[in-house]
Amino acid sequence: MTKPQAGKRLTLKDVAEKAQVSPMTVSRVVNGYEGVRADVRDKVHAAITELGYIPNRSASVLASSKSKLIGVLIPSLSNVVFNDVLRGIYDIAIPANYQVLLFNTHYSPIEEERAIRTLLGQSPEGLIITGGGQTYAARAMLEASGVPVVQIMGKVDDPIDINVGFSHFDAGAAVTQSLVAKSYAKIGFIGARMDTRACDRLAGFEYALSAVNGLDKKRVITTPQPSSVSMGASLFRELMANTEGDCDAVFCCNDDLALGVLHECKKMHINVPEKFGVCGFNDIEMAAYAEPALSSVSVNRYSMGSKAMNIIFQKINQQDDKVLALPDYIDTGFELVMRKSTR
Amino acid sequence: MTKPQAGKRLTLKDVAEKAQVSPMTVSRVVNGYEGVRADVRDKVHAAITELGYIPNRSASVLASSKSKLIGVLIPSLSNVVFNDVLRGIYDIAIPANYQVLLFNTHYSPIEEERAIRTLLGQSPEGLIITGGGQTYAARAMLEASGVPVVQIMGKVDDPIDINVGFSHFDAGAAVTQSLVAKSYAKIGFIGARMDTRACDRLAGFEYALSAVNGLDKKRVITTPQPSSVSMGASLFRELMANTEGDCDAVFCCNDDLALGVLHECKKMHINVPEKFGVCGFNDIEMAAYAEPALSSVSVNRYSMGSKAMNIIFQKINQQDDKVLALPDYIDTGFELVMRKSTR
DNA sequence: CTGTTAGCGCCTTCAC
DNA sequence: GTGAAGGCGCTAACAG
Repeated sequence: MTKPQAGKRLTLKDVAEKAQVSPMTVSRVVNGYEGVRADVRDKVHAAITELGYIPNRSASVLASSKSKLIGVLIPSLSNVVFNDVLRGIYDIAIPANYQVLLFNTHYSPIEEERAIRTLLGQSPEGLIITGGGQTYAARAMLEASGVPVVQIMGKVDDPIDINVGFSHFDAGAAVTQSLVAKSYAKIGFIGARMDTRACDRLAGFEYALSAVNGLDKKRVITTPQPSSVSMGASLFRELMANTEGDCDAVFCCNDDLALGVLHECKKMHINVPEKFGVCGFNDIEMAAYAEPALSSVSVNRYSMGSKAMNIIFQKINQQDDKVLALPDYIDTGFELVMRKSTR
Repeated sequence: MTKPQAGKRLTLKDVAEKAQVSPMTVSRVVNGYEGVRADVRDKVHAAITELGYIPNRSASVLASSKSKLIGVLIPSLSNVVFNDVLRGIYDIAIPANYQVLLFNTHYSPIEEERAIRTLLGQSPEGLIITGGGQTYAARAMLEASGVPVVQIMGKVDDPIDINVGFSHFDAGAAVTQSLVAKSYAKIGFIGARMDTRACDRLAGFEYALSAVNGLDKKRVITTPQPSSVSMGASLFRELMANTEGDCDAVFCCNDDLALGVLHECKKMHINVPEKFGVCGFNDIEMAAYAEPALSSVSVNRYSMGSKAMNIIFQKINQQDDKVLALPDYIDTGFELVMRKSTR
């Protein structure tokens, strides 16, 4: 094997010379076109491996305007929730020979807009973004680009293109109704990092409680700061202080917070679930292993990612003429998983 | 604002015509060159925003061979550990206007090799890969490419270029010695998804126990399957069955497993830490909130990512002539955090 | 400070 | 089934 030279990059032409064919033929082989005679193909392949040739994607994208690139925007990498979504995306994209360019928007529409701009500069064939609430400019760019866009995680009011997710409002309401049905009467809400989806959950909570005349704003404790187990503990202390202990259950915006609440209850010798009910959201693996096991809401994170990716592929591959109507909203649903932390 | 046409992409020339300057001038403005007269710059900027022009990166990369792209290869997205590392990487790369292309190798050197090949096709300016153990071909490509490569997570024997991480062997040995010092005498090991780093931890464990004549292979339980809380529980049952209960502590390869062990101990009414000591690895947030609080090993994940990224930048920016020696190994260290799950 | 020329490496198109 | 010409959109290098 000839040692490749660092610094001088090999091109189609180098391979072509080595294999005694034209660059065009090499290009065909590289891209797996059928119509190349077998012996020529083998000769080219041999040259490629011998030289260690790696095609230049920029040149290829520029010339063909096919990038095989999917852009993904998520608001946080540290949130476990997005990992599963990402796995769903990668598991579909990579085997299909697509690449994923991932941006973290840090829950900021401004950063999101910046990311969209850079992303669009790469001629992506599809974009997956989180929820609604994009800036006006971002939305305009997206619409002008003609690139398929999927908004994931939550149901959004006025989707840009396609929407895959579930109604956080409904989920919040369902949890609350279930708590009411278990005869908890003074239900609180704890939320951190209140993004639109968290707000929707809260709205569902308030809606459900209002319906039974059980809403007391003193029992709603939120913070814009990031979510964590320790934040859950401290918000719980705040809740108890605010209400002077007049509270018999809490719906936590996610499981980390709920785990913190559980821990704090133990420290304060509050009997869960008899005297106090706790319900989380997301149903992370730890929920089932908490003590007592945490009630939560299971959402199909992986499937949100994979379905988003799949519908993008459908849209990419559909012939422009036969516009068979693709759905513009896919509901991935949710499920209450009531365990030992609620009656 | 003129509505941009979907489908027909704007180019430098379009902007140039609109602004009545040459494409080159537009290029300079887009790239923020100083030497453009203020009024011209403003005129160009106006044209850019009015048209909604977004530069074509493929063309730019092709022409300039500067990609502002960093490739990152990690073995798993679902493992929390890599999230923190990724955050460290993104937090340095993005503000510096670099993009990150992320690949998941699924712990497979073959997938890793494939990813490296595609990555190298994008002319990345730096690569961050996980640990050692690359295929021969992968290593050859990497070396031939001349691109700065950082191997992160663990200390590797024969680094390709730069290595950022810590010695998992030393960490494993340290944990074990600490357990011995706390007079645990029959110490077991539980590990899932035994990658090279997990194996190094195990080797450290075996080394430390051999030194005090305490190693019994029956107490080493591992599986190639993925790690999880429930896997920890089931490996623990296996450990107890294998040794007929003749075991008084366990070093778990990570915290998820350890949490599963803790849960199982509670179910089996095994007194932790008196009768049985449990130590995890990684010190994830939940560790401190477990019951009893989990002893673990804290490693600087975020810092592994950020330091890897920083040293790549140093290498990119260093003048080729004054080759001020950059370190080829950066030790990010580790720290035992002994809590209530060990005596 | 601004414009011109040439070409990055590949693919589309059209010959043969 | 294979090759030749031309251009994708941008920027390096030079000219003015």
